[in-house]
Amino acid sequence: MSEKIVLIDGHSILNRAFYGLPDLTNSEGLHTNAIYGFLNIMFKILEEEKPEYLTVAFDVHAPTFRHEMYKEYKGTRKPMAEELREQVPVIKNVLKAMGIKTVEQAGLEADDLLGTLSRHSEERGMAVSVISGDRDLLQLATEQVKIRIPKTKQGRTEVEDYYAADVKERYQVTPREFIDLKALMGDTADNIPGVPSIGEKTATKIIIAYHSIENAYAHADEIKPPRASKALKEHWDLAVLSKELATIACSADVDYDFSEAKLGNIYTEEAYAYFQRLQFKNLLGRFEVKAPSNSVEDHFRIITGKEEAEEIFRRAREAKTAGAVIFKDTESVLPLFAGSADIGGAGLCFSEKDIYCIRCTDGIGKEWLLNELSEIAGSAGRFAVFDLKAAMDHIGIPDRQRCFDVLVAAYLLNPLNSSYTYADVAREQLGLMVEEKAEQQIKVCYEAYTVFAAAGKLERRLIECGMEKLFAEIEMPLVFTLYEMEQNGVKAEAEALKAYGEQLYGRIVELEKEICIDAGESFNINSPKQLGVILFEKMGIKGGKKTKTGYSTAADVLEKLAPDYPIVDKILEYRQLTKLKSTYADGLSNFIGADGRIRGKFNQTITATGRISSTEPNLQNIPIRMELGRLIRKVFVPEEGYVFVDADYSQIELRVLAHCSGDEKLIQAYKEEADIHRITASQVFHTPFEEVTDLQRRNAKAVNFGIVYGISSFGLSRDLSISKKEAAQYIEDYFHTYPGIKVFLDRSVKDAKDRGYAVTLFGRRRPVPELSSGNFMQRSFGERVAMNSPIQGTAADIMKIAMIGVERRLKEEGLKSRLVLQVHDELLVEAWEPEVETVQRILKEEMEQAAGLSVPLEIDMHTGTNWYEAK
DNA sequence: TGAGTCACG
DNA sequence: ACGTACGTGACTCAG
Repeated sequence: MSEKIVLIDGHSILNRAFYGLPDLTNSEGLHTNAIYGFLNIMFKILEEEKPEYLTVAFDVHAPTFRHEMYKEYKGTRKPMAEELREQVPVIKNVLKAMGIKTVEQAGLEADDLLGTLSRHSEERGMAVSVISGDRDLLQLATEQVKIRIPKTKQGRTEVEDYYAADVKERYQVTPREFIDLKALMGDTADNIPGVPSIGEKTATKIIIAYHSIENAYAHADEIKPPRASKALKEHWDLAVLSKELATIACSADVDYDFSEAKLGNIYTEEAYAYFQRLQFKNLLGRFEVKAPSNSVEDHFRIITGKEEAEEIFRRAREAKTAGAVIFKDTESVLPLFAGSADIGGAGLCFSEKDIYCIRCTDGIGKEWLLNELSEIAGSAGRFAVFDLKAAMDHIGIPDRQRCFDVLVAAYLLNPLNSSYTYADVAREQLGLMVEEKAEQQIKVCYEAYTVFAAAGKLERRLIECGMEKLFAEIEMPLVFTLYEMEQNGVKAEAEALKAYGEQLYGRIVELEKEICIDAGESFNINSPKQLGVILFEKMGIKGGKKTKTGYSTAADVLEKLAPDYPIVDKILEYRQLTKLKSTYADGLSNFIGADGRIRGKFNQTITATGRISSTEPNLQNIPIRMELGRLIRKVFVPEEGYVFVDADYSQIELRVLAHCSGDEKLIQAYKEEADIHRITASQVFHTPFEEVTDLQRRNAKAVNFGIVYGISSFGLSRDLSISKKEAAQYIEDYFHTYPGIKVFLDRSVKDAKDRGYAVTLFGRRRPVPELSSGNFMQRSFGERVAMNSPIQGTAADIMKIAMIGVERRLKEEGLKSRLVLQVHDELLVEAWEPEVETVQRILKEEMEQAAGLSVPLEIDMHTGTNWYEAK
């Protein structure tokens, strides 16, 4: 069998990866999506082809797309996106580190290098695969040269292969004729002009008949559609230029040594370091991990005997730090009973040499094991664990002072990750790679060791970043508060919810009928695609179209049409009702437990800004703005003998802004008056306080919101339905009134740019890699984030402090009342009736005293027999 | 699985 | 000229 060479069109594949993947950056702020995509495509190809030789070709000048000279001639050449440009030298270095040959040569485009190398390779009797996203390369296809075009379809990469015969089948012309085909039909993507008014079909016919443009020109008078005949004669110069542009050189003078392209082991240490730095977690698994001489694995031990386990736990109780993990019993089929029935054992590590996987056996019962673990949690110097809140379901509530949650620490150090795993922590903190296929016991030992060893490292990093207080005094105590809140749950009346759902359903059916009658056919109103076609095509409604997939049918678009079309109003109502039914009436019902309570999760390691998130179900987005939806809150009720006490901060984010900016006027405003939006209106519009109109107040309120979100005139103009110019004027007036705000927001952006992250009053960080983007939109986004994160994040910090305080006070004062929900600036307490006044006092004190700002923190508080009343 | 939509702060 | 407000999660459709 002949030897095989793979030739890759470097820029083309990078380009394809860049536009096909979402923006990725590593922690240095370097953009990495094109590199990542390139490597994935390359690995896929290498695995399929297993070639002996590999070479990647680049253009010399980074921003070169094909046919630069034509683009320059037309003056339409666009510079390469900065985020892509910066990745080009990096991929070259990565390839170099992998020992992969790259070629680039002044005066030659990558295409010409590929063309020439593929001919040379073919002449040496090799099988050739050329990888490119560019169809122009199809002219290189022969019986030995295969052109491979990767396509990203829904995340999966599929490759289209073309030998000469495949080109002929697909385009009805030979690879050589393909050049002439392009010359006639042109290619806007490649900036080949082609001959005006000759499209793909005509061009194909002509080339099938005459095989080349020269021959076609010679027989121009015979060419069938007279239009094409005329065009060819008139624009012959364009055809010639196009052919020249479309032709790839195959016998250029290229300096190339095949021996350098011989493929060796690409998984080198240098490459590993690069992949690590680029944070390509998925790709690191490809490297064979060299076991260090003093491998931690040497100290892994599997424990199945009770006596041995007892001795280990005895020693663990005396250790300075112990790390523990609990693992599920994957051997057993689905557990018959929920709860702890699926515990298979535990991992335990309390020194570099004491790393154990303790399995549940006849001797080691689940109860005993979990009990031993909870003892450690109460006695060890430090108890390290990954996801303490989840672990507490099994081991109970450990000594708060001693706990170190590795998950929470990892989140604080980089809140942007979409998930946090043992493997991530092991790799990032300890440089350990765990094989995915490792046996369960080995993995368990690694996890226990990771938790043990990473705790110290993470703690040091937290100190370096000035987040040790945030961690120890806010985040760790909050784990317990959130655990309590999750355990408490909130009572919801299933019957009432069902009745509400049925009531909605009646109206939904009515609307459905009417809408289909109006539309003249029955269709799925829930499908934006079908709805768009009905409204904008069948009914011919004139409305802007948006989105990649079709017409936008979003509420704000439809609302503009509503006055003219009764169907639109019905659709909006239908949307509203089905939303209420599916998400809330039906959705919440599924979460009501046997005791009538919903126990959702409150997540501490999700948001970029430090807020808590709520899932399964989301209890932070229960309707309130519209009355019909707001009624759902009536099904949330306190237990017999209890009432709800609801307290929410009044404009906490604006108050945080007032404090952080130190703007005298805004601080003064908060010290004097309650209605901040009216004051703002009065000052910005130079109107006496009493004479501020509703419109002025509304505008001022929108500006206040805008400031918090990272103001832009466009956003404000859309929100207020005014011109961009007017919005800009509002903003200018606002900044003129509160000059401290402007200074603060500018400083927030500058600081974030200098440091690479935004930071809250309590030291919480949020990286903002977008700030260094060359893309205007991305960078602008980064600037808004840099303005918003410190404000939203500080408000979140304050609320967390308040929650911890409230929970502590409830416990300290021996109350039965309990915290049940947090909705960002609001706390809901289920208060035992005799304790209501105490609870109110606690809420007021803890929330208002949570932070000592230069403006007072105020709350609004209500009581009620359901959430609707209490809010 | 991603896009579109919409519920909340 | 570029085209957007900040932060979330759930449900539905369609490929």
